[in-house]
Amino acid sequence: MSATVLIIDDDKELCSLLCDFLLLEGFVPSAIHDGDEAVIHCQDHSYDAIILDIMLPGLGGLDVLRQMRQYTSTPVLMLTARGEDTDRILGLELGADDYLPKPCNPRELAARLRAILRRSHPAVDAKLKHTLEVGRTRINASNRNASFDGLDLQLTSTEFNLLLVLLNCAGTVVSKETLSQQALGRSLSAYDRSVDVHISKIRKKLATCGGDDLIVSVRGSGYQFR
Amino acid sequence: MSATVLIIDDDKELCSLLCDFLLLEGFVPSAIHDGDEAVIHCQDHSYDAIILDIMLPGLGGLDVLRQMRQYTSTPVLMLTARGEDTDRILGLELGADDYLPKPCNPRELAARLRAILRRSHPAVDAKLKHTLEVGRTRINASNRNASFDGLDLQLTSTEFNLLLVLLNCAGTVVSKETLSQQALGRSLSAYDRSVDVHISKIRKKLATCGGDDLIVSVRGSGYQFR
DNA sequence: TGAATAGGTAAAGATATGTAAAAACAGTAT
DNA sequence: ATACTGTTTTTACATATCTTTACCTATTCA
Repeated sequence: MSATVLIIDDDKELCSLLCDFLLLEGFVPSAIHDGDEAVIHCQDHSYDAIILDIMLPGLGGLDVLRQMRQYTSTPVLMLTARGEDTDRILGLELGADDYLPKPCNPRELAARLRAILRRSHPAVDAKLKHTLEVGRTRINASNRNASFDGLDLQLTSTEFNLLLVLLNCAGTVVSKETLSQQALGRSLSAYDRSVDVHISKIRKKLATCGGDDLIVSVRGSGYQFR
Repeated sequence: MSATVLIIDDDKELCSLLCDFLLLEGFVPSAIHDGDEAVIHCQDHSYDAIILDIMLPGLGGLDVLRQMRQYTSTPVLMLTARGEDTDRILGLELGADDYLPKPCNPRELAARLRAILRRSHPAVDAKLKHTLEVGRTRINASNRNASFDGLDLQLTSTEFNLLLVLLNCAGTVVSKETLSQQALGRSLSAYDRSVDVHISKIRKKLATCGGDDLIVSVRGSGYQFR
């Protein structure tokens, strides 16, 4: 098997050595020495795996990863400075598939590359179809549609977010603080009635579709779906 | 980018011919002529698809398939003797993705290979064709064409870039900042409405081809293709 | 009972998005 | 150079959405 691998590292000599070695190991390597260029390049070139140095001039390795994760799920192996646990954790959260402290044994690099390639194949079909149904209310997180009895509720963005949180916790009371955090993206401040107003709007829209009394308010605690 | 294919067949001459042909068709083929060897080999080598002859000396094709299905879900196309329905059914039950009577037309083999790749591994199939398809919207990165229901959308360059980013992230919200970075090549500044205007244009063009409400705006966050 | 507090909701104010049209820009032909 | 053409950006205003305000009712508690 010949898997294509892109190396993103500003150290040209290292890239050259690594390319030679990976070629011997059966990979098809190429290299880019600049972060911005790599991000652009990857938009219309596809690789089986990417080796990414965390220390890059200009756009850093983590930024490159973040941007690339916007449009591709190609497995990424990150090269970090030894012992930089923060970077490692951040990288893994941003979607890196493995990391390796630098300088590293090329043989180990090849082995880990093979490992993430093996893993990534089944990982591809991890495409979640996120649709949630509670009673006669249905909500689809991927197309951001909500309906009652099959009738589109025509919720606005924030209303949708709120209903999503409520449905995810259907049956339990959700605090206004949580609702504000999850749906509005900010924490609740004094005299902030936004959540209440939106809940009111959602209730009205549910009612016009025949869904009455689905959202219950629990005085002093928050709101509860059904 | 090409899809790797492993051929497992004891007929070396056939393998050689098939390899040549598949190479021309854009695949990266390799061959193994022995069942046991194939099972071991596949434990630490990954392929995008496998072509498996049901008639193998020693460990037969169905046994090879059974053993391989213990640790991989790589799509398998089986070559059977003409009319052996029993083998066909057994093969499909064991997890084969398609079957083809032998001797077979290599062109048909390539077509069926592409079909099972499309079915079982959309990402690999897209790599083969350099095209991305989401619902009825299709975009081709190499000739920079975008179409809906086969109708050319006649997008301008920037519109194409935007749609490409959105399709690559289909199902998730993409921030205007990202869209500006990826599609316009600059970071978003205050009061910059370019992205919005382009999105508006794309929506209009999609609508004239019958594609309504495909790009949804998420207030305060960005846009999402569904 | 009456004051204090929480929630309901209409309406006003603030902010974000939709989009037509003008202006700026780039490429090509005259 | 100048005019022409298609594209992108900016501008301006319309519309949609969200937040705040204000006033109302309901509940809690002294």
